[in-house]
Amino acid sequence: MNLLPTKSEKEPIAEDNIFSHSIDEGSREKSIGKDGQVLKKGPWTSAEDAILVEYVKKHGEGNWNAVQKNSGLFRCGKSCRLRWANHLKPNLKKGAFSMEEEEMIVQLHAKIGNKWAKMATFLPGRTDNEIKNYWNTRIKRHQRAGLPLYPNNICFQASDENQQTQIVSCVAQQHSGILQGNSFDIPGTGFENLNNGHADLSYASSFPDLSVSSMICHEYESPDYGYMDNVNHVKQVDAGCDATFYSGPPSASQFLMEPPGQLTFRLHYPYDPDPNFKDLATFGGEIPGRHAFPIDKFSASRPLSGAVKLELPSLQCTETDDSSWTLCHSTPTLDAVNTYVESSPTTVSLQPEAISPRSSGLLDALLHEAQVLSGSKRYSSLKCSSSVIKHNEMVECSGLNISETEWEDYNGPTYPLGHSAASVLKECTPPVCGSLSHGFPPFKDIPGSQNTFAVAEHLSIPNMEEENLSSHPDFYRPDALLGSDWLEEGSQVAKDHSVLSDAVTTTLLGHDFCKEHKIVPAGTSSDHVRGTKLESHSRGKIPDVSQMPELP
DNA sequence: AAAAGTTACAACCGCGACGCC
DNA sequence: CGGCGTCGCGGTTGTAACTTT
Repeated sequence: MNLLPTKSEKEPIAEDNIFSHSIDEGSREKSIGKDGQVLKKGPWTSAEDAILVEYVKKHGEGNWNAVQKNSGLFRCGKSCRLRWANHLKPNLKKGAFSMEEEEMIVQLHAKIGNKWAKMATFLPGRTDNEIKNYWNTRIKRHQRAGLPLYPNNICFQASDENQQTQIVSCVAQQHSGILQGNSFDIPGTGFENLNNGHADLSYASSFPDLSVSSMICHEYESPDYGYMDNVNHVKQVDAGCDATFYSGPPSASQFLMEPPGQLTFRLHYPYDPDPNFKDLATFGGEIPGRHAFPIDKFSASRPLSGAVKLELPSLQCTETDDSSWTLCHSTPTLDAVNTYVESSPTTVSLQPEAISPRSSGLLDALLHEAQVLSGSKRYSSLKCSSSVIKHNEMVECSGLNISETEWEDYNGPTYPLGHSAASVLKECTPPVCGSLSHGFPPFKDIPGSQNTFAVAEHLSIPNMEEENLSSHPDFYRPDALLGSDWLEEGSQVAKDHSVLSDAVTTTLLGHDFCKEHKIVPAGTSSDHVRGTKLESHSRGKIPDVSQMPELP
């Protein structure tokens, strides 16, 4: 990432000056060790690096506190370890992140939140610190630009390790993956559509085409529905999915973490010569209407003109604030959407502690975006609610104000709860979960929902706390409510049948899930679209996830 | 050209997990 | 079982480099 020489590299000092150098520096540059030694702090010099490298060569990694004793370095063990891990370790990549790496980071962060070390395992040669810095920079950049933290079609799931909170978001372009033996062949999806007419989203084109959904789809072997994912408090519905969910998902513990060596999955991209790729078509990994939203039209997160200094959106839980729903009744809320996706209203099963992201960075970013959006006049009139689920309580939270006028901006047929709302809510941190019944029309009544959208029932997945990757509830993008047909009418992107496969999710979930659950043949879905969607992607150089380190 | 502001990154700090005694 | 040491992770800070005014 950093091609520039380090400070120490730029000003190397003689080895014999190493120690005196530290003493003369400011207070931050030194500390007192346990034995009273003055330990140097601050930037490492090349001489210190050399000493550390030499030491590690001789003694190997570990026992870092011994480094200071045995090597003469006046650095604490912690500092030595950090220096080694982040800069001196062999095979570390330096320089800017590649597009593929950036995509992977986004996907990973969407899935696991601020688990930098875990993310680093997916990015060989990259350190957690590098990734963390990249992400923090990204957050700032996007906040300033008013851009969504995640691409609108990204599936993300962040989990709270303590509260098993999860963030799951489904991308509009969810698709089913292909199950092949014990490995997942995950078609890649492109975010190219995000760039359509939206130069602002410079990042969009670089997102990995990974879809969390693939895993779910695999599991249930129903290619055409959206899948669920835990999104940061927001349930989202996959657009135009023929969704058929089956009850009885295994506990997350069964599939979240495969032992190293057991889990394999691969990414397949349209250009992928892998003969297995044909299976994508076979299983119909695509869903009509996906990628149906040109971001410039549907993204509530799109940059808002003018400076936006706004109050935070009302994120407080308003458990009894039914009024917040009032306006939403005319336009389905995410919660309402959730109702249909997640389960029947009476069978809503949400895990306690389901939501509460701990990723501060994500939280902040999301709040920021929500702030921006809520402050915009465009989003001022319609107050949508989100709900929080905590300890089996359904607590509604007023989330964001989404202006109905937003929908009016869309050229094509629009559905009240379009992408804007989805984006806003998706990225709004406030816990959102399903409150599930507020006059939201049945799917069949939703324009463009003629595709069978079987409601998932009992999708709650127990024991999801393991690895903090729980995936309870399944949040669906409201986009899903947008029927594919009408979307196609108004959106060129709708024809961009991007496939989003989530290698990360697949990785996390592992194949046991598949093995342990009856696969339901895909039957109903939109075969007519499957092939074409896949062909529309031309992403390249996406890393083969199977080659990546598995989650520890 | 200088000041002010911004960005990017290295490094530090605090805390928790884990293992050993 | 508790104390201690080590290690690793995630958050934060400091600052050089860069950009803008």
